[in-house]
Amino acid sequence: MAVFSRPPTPGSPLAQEPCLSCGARADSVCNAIEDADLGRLAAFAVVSEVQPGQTFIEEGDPADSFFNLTAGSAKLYKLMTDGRRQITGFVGRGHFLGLAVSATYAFSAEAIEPVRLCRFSRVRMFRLLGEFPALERRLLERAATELVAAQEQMLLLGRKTARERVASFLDVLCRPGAGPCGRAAPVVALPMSRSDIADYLGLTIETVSRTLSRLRSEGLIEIPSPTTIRICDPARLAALASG
Amino acid sequence: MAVFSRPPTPGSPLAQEPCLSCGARADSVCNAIEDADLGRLAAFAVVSEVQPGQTFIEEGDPADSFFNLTAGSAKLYKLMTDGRRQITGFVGRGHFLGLAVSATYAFSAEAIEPVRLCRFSRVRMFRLLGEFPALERRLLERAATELVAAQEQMLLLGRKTARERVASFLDVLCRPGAGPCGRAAPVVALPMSRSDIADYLGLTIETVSRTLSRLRSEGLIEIPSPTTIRICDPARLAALASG
DNA sequence: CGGGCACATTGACCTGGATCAATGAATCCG
DNA sequence: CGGATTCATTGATCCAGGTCAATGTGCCCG
Repeated sequence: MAVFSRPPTPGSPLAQEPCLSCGARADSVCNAIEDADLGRLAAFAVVSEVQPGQTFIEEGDPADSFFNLTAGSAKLYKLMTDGRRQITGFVGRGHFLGLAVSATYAFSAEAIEPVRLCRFSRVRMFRLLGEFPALERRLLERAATELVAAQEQMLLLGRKTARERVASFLDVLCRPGAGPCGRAAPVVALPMSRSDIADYLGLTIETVSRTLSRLRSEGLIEIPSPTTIRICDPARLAALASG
Repeated sequence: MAVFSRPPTPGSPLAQEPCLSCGARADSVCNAIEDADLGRLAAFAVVSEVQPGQTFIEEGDPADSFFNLTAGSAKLYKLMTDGRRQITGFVGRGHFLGLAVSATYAFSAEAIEPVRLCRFSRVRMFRLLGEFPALERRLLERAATELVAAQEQMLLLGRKTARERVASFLDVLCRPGAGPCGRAAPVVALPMSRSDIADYLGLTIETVSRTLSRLRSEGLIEIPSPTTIRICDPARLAALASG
């Protein structure tokens, strides 16, 4: 799995360098830690890369690592024995993963785009949390934010129509500063397949495809390529998303 | 809303008493705090009671309080403008509520059974978290546990059949030590209405009722009263729940 | 450059659960 | 104690989205 990995070098004067220059720092819980203390963080992290399609967390495996995604994107999912799958979220740069209380992971994680991640062992992670209260506070904030998102997703899965689900999905994707959203018709990249979208929205591939086609025929969106969608009418899409 | 409330009395020698003798303490994050420090906690808490049917958190309202449920049970839910409702969880004694990062609550909460709760203002809660790292750790654990439950619920809502959803619901209810589960056929109390169950499982009242009737006709459960269900065959129910 | 392969789209039909509509069954009062 | 009200159950019908099947549409590699 680990294509590239760097053993900790605690004594080095440049020990904090990898974290200091990390492009994901601003998006990550790591920014709770002062520059001067970054060496401590860097000493505990093991960096690795994961290629698309590769699984780096397996549901049911011993949960002995925490991960911080520093590049790329991944999907989190749960499987039923007969193969039914629910994708519980897509995660990108800066996302923290694996905060399990139980002894095993409750979900699997698979790279969609080439992923780079920092891995921390369970014990080291807890040691860091003890040392840096600000880090723990940041994690708590993240967890709370994710809970809110999870509740929103439950509403979507339990009560929204296919049309509303797809609209909600696109609405969320084009909302945060994710991409050049500068008041022109926002274009969203879809790194995931139709199958992933379907398993995220609790639908089938066919329904996702049909619904997107219909939204296009109504002039709400354009689909230059299967992995790119231009939102022509964000306001109407948002209205659709909420019923 | 607050039928009964007690102003803080920091100086009193008995200041920690209400927390010390609190029946919910063992089930709550409060047990992260030493007996000697309970006065601090008690000084910040405002106790209140809420009757069934009363809402004590309103989605969209300013999120300026945190709550700790010390008795009774409540439902958490999100509403759509046209009245569609998704219940995101049922909570009982010891449950912590209102950990919002955003300025407003992301869900509403309504009592099912008479509820007693401790309310902490936002600023006081954060002050407590700063004073008692163990409390913050406990909250983080709780949040992680809830995230795992939320993911499980997403699987249920996105991919399970009505039969599997109802079976899962009963399975979870009879699993934890909630009630005299002593190896005899466990009996679960359902304080919530069929309508609540339906909105929790992403189904209609009718489907819930029909599914329960079918499970009964198959000898898996008995329904002595609408609010009581006896699980005759927990193993088969669990198998059903997971597909 | 063309055959093969994986993914996406589109169409035709079917079904699980929703909707609509009575009919119990329990609780509350007057 | 009886009418009203609310909640749960059961039945009849309908339809959104699933299933099955065929047809694009790239893209990779020989």
